Amino acid sequence: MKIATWNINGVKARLETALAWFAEARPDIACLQEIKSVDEGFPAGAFEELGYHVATHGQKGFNGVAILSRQPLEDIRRGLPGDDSDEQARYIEATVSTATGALRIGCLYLPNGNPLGTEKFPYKLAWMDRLIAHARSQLELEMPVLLLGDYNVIPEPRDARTPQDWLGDALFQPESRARFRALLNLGFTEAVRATNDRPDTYTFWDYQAGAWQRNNGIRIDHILLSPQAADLLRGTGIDAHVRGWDKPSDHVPVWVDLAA
DNA sequence: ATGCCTTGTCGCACAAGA
Repeated sequence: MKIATWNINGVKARLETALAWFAEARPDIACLQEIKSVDEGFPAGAFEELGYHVATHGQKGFNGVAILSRQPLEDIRRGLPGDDSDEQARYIEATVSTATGALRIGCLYLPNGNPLGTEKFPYKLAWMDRLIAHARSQLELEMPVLLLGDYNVIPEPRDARTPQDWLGDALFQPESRARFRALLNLGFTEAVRATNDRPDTYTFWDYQAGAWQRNNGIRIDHILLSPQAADLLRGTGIDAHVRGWDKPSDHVPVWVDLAA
């Protein structure tokens, strides 16, 4: 089955584009980030007409995440554990049952962290520490667990067309990259790099300065698989062509094909 | 060196993104 992640940068502004991609890609499960909508404002009906169940965790104006699934969503958790005072809507998790067993799906929108020198960067690092702790607890389920989303981390220099331009950016700081590695070191497999060693593999191109036309991209949208999920890995894809559509998000869909 | 776009907001400019 096909499980995707996509930062759509506003579900209402992107609805036509999103529906076109759903019709083309037909994912079994899709994790959306930056819906920029409260729960009541999410156009669930448009996706339900395509056969999806919808669970959202939104807030007004910014952030917001959603999981869409052809199979029902069970045991829905909203918010990342570890800080009850955190009011930013950046995490939602649910279980999806398949013919071969259940999958636990975590959909995340990791804080950007810019600019350095403000409270935003330590918030990002603290959020990553909470994600590491939660990921560790999810491994104890000993079931296929997927953590998909916009990680806002460039893992390695080869994940940017011009890595030197990102040296002063929160996405490429040693502290951000170390925490991403710590996640992997828990035992998660990064699905795209496990299946794709090609250069110029990106998931985001800035709206500004002709970044798409010049292929000045970065790879910041990732899919992490628990050992039980990695054992089901058949392949991955990045629907980069969607960046060339009218009214595109600055991110493109990334997906994994599991034998589930 | 900065902004270059884009979205959403109790708009008529600004914050936030990456």
